[in-house]
Amino acid sequence: MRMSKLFFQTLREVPADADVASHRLMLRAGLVRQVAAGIFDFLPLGLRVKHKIEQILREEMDAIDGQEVSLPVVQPAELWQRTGRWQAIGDDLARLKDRNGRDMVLGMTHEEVITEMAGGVINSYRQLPQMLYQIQTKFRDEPRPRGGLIRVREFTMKDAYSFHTDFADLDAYYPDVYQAYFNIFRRAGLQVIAVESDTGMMGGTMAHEFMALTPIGEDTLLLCDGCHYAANRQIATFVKQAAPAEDALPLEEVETPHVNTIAALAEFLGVPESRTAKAIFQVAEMDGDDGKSREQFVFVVVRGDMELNETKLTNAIGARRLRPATTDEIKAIGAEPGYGSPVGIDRAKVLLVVDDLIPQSSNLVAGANKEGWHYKNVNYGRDYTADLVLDVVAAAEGHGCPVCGEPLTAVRGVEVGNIFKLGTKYSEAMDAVYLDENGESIPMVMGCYGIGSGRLIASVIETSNDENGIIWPVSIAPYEVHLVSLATPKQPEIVAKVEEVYAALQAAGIEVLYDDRDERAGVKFNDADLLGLPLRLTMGKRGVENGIVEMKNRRTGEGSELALDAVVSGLRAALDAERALIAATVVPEKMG
RNA sequence: CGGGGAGUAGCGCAGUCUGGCAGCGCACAGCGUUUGGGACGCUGGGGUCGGAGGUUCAAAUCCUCUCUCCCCGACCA
Repeated sequence: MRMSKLFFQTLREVPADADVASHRLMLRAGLVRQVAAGIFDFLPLGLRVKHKIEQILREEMDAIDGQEVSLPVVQPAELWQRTGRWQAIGDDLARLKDRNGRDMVLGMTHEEVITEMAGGVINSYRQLPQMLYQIQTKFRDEPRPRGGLIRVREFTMKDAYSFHTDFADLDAYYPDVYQAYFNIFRRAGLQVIAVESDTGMMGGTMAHEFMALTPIGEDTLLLCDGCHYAANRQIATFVKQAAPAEDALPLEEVETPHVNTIAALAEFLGVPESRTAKAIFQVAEMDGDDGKSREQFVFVVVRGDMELNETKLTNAIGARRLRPATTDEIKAIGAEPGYGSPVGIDRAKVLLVVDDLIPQSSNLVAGANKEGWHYKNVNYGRDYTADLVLDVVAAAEGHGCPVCGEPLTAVRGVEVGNIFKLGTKYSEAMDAVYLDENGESIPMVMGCYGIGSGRLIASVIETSNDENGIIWPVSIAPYEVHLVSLATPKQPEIVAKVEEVYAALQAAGIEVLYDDRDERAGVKFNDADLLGLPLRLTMGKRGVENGIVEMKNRRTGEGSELALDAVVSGLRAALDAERALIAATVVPEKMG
């Protein structure tokens, strides 16, 4: 491709709206443009990268017996009503009406429509298992898109769905997908780790997320160096250190004026935060009897030095979602913000959930539900009992690994892929059944597997760039080679030589971006660094007269010289070396 | 949804407080000189100052309403 004809523009100055590196670089390099919050154009260079990633996705999905299909973006609401997600999902699901007033949705994921399709096509156990995938537009009306292509509203996703006769077959297949995902990210030049994750609204029994580690990541991960335990903070567990048991002392009211935080309380009374109990007030949206939702006040007690993990709480009580309670709501159940405790509240109005560390902790300091007062020596069992006692607190850096006990490390990551064992949630709802050997009707067992291609691109750039621009892995670079001509219009014989090389590279099947623009050398070199193609060839009067083409590796910065009559072979060798490097990053990953 | 910030040419910004011809740099076009790491000179094109309403002789500037975008949080299949 000749840059003089390319539809693109590089920007010297950074658009003010972008403060994430990948976003800035994608805008500056002319890969994408933003149309609205979380909605982007892809320009030719950006689209080439996207296509290359999607080709990798296809190859790896095909390698595990996937078959590509295409499902609609606009879907009838009726499908979503059958699984209950029409009600269960909030404003993230974009809804519209067709001309007849029928409710429709923009597909944010495709479980409903593919399960309906699979149910229609698959009748017999002889047709199972099946792995179907598509590379399709999704629309999720996210409350806050951010970070360029990191979190967007409209995006392209490779979503795959497998259908099995039973759980054993899914369990046997799931590691294949797990491995395929590592292959995909390796081929795209992205280092990832897999962590256990929450199944969330998808339902299901097991899930993994594939995380690119970067400080701009939105998820917090807890990793153990000792044993390779790795989990999203949303579900991470840890070894809880119970305080030594003590004899229960008498409940005692103490005056604590203007002490309405745990830190202030601990300091005021001279006790460690671990000897206090923290009250958290939430309102949960729960499934009601009539298919409508109802609100439930949830009173949570955790030890003062712990944080509530809202995902764990949501899952524990089966809530659709949680929100913090308002001051009025807190007072209505007989509690006092800042001085809350489960002692003396109106138990009929609340669901009382207590972290499992609390019953093991004696003589805690807790609120007295009275402004300016706390109780000392609050003991679970004697002073109050809960509706639920279970793990609802968040793991944090330094906590003990639940597997081996070593301290956990917290890091940030971007979720670039996820895999779920869905089970029969959707097949039952959509009546996607098959007949087994005995002629019995059985719901198919499903798995689902997603990778967002745009977020993958952004993650690669995020982890592979320098102060001059992007550094593309050769596998997904928009072009393999940047041919920079320094010949001026007054040097027609040099121009002719460059054109010859350009033609030879094209004839050799090498993807070459040819900077034939009438620009100064500095402009061309800077644009080449910004665009970040793996190899740069420079041809100018100086080299050509000596029969030399200069080659520079974008990744290493190393320069070398190729003989003018052996450019193609020299370049091929260099490209092969880059490809070999990516292949060599294979880290055999075992699921578990 | 809560908190903070910002909308003036394709991009980066000044001008707004204190109302008085809509500016600067980059980019773009023409001509000339240049030509191996973001050249120089001259000339030129490009604006509903986010939108609507109001105040005023006069509004980018003051007032009211509104839309959009960014960041933090909440949320996130």
